Amino acid sequence: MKKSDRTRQDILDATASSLATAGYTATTVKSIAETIGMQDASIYYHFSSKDELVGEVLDIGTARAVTAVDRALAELPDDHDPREALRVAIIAHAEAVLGGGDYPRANVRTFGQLPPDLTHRHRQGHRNYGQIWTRLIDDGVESGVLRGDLNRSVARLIIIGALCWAIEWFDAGEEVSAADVGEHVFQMVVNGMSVGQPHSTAVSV
Amino acid sequence: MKKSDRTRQDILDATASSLATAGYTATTVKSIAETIGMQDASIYYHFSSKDELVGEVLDIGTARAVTAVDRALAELPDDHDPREALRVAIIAHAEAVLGGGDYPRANVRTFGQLPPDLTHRHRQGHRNYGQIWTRLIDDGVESGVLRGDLNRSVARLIIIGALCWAIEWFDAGEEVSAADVGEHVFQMVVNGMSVGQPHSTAVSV
DNA sequence: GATTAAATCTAGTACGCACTAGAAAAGTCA
DNA sequence: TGACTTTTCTAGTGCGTACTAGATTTAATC
Repeated sequence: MKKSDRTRQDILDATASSLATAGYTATTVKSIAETIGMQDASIYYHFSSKDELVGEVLDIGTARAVTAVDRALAELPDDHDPREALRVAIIAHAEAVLGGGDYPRANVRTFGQLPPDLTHRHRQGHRNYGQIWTRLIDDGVESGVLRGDLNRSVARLIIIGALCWAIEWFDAGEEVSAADVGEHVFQMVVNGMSVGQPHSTAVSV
Repeated sequence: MKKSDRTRQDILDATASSLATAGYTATTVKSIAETIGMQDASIYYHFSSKDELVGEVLDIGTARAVTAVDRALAELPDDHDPREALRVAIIAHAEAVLGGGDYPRANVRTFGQLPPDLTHRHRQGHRNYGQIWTRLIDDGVESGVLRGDLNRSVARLIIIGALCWAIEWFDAGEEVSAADVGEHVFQMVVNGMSVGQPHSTAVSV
C-alpha cells in the first residue's frame, strides 16, 4: 500500500514537470515513464488514462495557487487598504506561478493546448480562482479607492493575463524575481506608469 | 500560374483559421485539406512540410500586427504626448489580435505550443515586434511623463502579456469590443486603477 | 519459507500523423 | 483538336501515439 502511493506521486511530479516545460503534446506517457525509470505500460496501473493523470496535475496546480493567494490574504491586518489586498494577492500569484513548483506552472503553461474535455475541467478551476479576484476588485471599487469607470471583469482578466503570460518570458535565472514581476504588475495596474496627472479622460464600457 | 496562387492562398487561410481556433496540434494537414475540399497529399504540391506552411502563416501574422501598430502611430500629430502613442499602439494591437483576421490570432494563440524550430522563428518575430514597444516606453520615460523607477523591459512584457492573454478569454460576440479591451489595458497600465494618491512607494528593480 | 497480493514488464494492437510515388485529371496554348 | 504542363488524386509507407493482455517479478503476510 505504501509503494503504490510513492510511485503515484513520482508519476504526478514527473508529469507536472514535463507539462510545465514541454507542454501537453510533448508530454507523452512514454517520456513520463522514462523520467522515473519505468515502462510506459506501468503508468496505467496507477492512472486509467493520460488525461486523467494530466487532469489531476492541473487540479493540484489550481489548488496550490488558490492556497498561496488565500494564505497571503489571511495575513493582512483587519483594517487593510483594499489596494494592499490586491497587491498581496498579485505577488502571491506571481510567486506561485513563476517561482513556485511545477504544478501551478503546468496549469498555466498548458492552458489553451488541452483537448476539449480537459479544457472544460481546466476552465472550471479558473472560474473559481477568478472569484477571489472579483471580490478583491469589488472591495476596492465599493470602498472608493479603485476607479468605478472600468469594467471589473475585464480589469480582472487583464491582471490575471499579465501574470499568466509572464510564464512565457520569465527566466528564473535573471535578476528579476517572481515577486518583482508581481510588484511591477501591481504598480502598473493600480498606480499606473504615468507621472502626475492621468493622461486622458475616463472611459465607460 | 494563377490557379496555383489561389489555392496556395486558400491553404494559408484555412491554416490560419485552424491555428487560431484549434491550436497547433489539432491543426492537421488532413483537416486543412478537408476545409478547402482537397486531399491531404495535394497540400504538399504547394508546401514542402506542415511546419513550412505554419511558419509562413505565423510570419504573415506578425507582419500584420506590426503594420497595424505602425500605421496607427504614423497618424499621430508630431507633438503628441508619448502616452498617447502608447495608447494608440495598445488599441491597434488589441484590434489586430482580437478583432482582426486569423493570422495575428494564430500567431498569439499558438505561442508556446510549437515545436522547437518554429518556436525559434516565432520568437525572432516577437523580438522585432518588441522593439516598437521598447521605443514607446523609452520615449515616455525620457520625456518625463512615465515613471522611471520601473524596469522597462518588464513593463513592456507585462503590457504585451495582458494583451496577448486576452485572446484566451475575449469573446467577439460580447458587448466588450477589441478596442475596449485595448482602452482598458491602457487606462490600467498608464493611469492605474487607483483613485487619487498612489497606494505605496516607488520600487526599484 | 510458502502463499497470496501488489506492482511492473514484455509484447503487442489499433490508430492518426506527416509525408511519398506515381497515376490521373484539369488546365493551357499552338 | 492535340501536345504539353500544371495541378490533384489514389494508394500507400513508416513512425509515434495511447492503450491492452497476460506473463513475471517484487513485496507483504502468515
